[in-house]
Amino acid sequence: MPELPEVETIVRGLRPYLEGAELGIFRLLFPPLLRRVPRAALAAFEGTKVTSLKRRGKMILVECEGGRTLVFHLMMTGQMLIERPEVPADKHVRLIVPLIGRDRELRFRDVRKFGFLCCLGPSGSSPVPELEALGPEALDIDFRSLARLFQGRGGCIKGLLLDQRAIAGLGNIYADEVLFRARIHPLKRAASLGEEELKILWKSIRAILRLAISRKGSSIRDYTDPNGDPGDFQALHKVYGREGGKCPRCKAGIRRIKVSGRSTFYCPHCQKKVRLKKSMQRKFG
DNA sequence: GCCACTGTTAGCAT
DNA sequence: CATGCTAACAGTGG
Repeated sequence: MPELPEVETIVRGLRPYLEGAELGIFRLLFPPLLRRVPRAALAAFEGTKVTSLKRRGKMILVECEGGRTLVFHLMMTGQMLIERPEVPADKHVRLIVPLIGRDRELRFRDVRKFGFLCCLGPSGSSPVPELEALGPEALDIDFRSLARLFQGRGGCIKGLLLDQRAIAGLGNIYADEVLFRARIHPLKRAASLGEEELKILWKSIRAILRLAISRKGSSIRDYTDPNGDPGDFQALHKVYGREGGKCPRCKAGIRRIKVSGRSTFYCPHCQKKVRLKKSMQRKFG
């Protein structure tokens, strides 16, 4: 479900409720949600106030007094919800954290149970490998660093875009949308991209992610923000989920293939593995 | 009912 | 080391 634009939307939606709020007693309804730290570690957060909310890749960081941080990953179907305590929680709610004096509680809801929570101790003493392994933020990386990423890579470009250790934040939907905008075939070898293609790719990553954030993300299935509101960027998807539909640029039929085990949508006319020179494009394009 | 599919990623095999 | 496939889980739709 949530990629960078959705997680960014969630973090922005949570801030007014969480920042400055005191956390109550954690109700961990599905203990395996908590990874690598003992359940007792949560007690250190109870009675402390949230100082700030941040996003790193697709993870949500809830920083608290005392230098401790809660790290949430929503994986496929995780949701962060703000509800009044009297609203009944359904069976997919895995964690409830009361927000003292605000008549609200934070709920982590996750149908498929892939999501996780772990915590950073005071001054970040306990390392969170999932966090440390992340590459540069997709919206922060400068062009030269991106170009360097592609040097000497054996795999295809989509595989690289999905690799969070290389670049953090893109997932299946936005990788396809970025590649369509950049007119690059998803199976093209990463190392074979020229300087010009890399530049278009870099610009496309920024353009697509920024636009998606402004539309509050894509809601395909379950995704909603903390208030339960969906995003509407899905209406602007040019290729993702549009197999058999027409390319908005050239009217060719959009195709669907598997890349790194993921459904991948692209326009066979606009996105070629081998790029024709401009003069040849006029002839054959 | 059964099978295929789903927005993520860790872990394992190659 | 790098790259590729599968499992972890629950629900939905054909």
